[in-house]
Amino acid sequence: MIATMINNHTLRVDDLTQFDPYAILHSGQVFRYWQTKQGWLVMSGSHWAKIIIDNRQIIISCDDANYFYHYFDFDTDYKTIKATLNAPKLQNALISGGGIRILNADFVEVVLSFIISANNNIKRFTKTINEICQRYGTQTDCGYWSFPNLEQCSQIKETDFKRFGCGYRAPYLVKAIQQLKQLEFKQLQKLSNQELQRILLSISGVGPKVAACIMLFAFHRLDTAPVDTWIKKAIAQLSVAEQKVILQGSYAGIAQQYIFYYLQHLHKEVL
DNA sequence: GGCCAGGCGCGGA
DNA sequence: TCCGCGCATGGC
Repeated sequence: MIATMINNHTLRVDDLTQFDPYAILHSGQVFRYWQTKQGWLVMSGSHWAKIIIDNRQIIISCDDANYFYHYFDFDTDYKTIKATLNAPKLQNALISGGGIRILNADFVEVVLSFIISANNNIKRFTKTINEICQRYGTQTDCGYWSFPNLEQCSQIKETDFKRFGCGYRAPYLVKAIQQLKQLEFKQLQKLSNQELQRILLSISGVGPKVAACIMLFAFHRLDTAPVDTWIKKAIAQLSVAEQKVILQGSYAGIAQQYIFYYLQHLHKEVL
């Protein structure tokens, strides 16, 4: 048991070794979170959760406990998965990233956020995303704004995206929003990796790397590993067998995520 | 001040 | 199919 649903608005984390809020939030899968006096506040789509860290206990107070039980992937035992990632040079990364979990994030938010992320830096595009939410989303009862839904997104013009710093990605975003309206998340969930990737690559502004992020963070395809400039540098140091674990293993996405957090956040040059 | 960022679209070979 | 180039813009 990793977490228990106490009621419709409350979750209790039972196994603290499998839930590290700091590492999860700083592992590049979510860009709308804030530190609070008690812990963290996280937004996903139109939903909000307060992670309250108190006396070696973690309580999640939120607008929808079912949503966040799924969001934090509490049915998956990452301890068992971690044991299958055999790569000696990755041990430090695995230990550091121990409490990272792969989220089940909001589809539209993931697609548009990662289009904006392309050839951009995290600090900059996080600011862009949050400004777009404040301008076009809806204020929720926790005080923070929802990610704009597709109808709200349709109101955003190319010049608006540019105004918020999206640069040359602005036209891609406008087109992607129209394409998203033609897609049904629940139908896409049924597709094989290959079919899903083909559809995602047809979205404007989505290439192989962004498609992999969408597959991992919105569709929970744990065997899909986004390869960015950080991961490219890291895998160059690994043996062929270790590269296979990262790029092709059943849990390639998880391995990659541990490495990304280790390199990007802990500022390590080497594994 | 130059390099880089969770890359992608496009045109030419 | 593959390769190289241009691209907005701020963080560092």
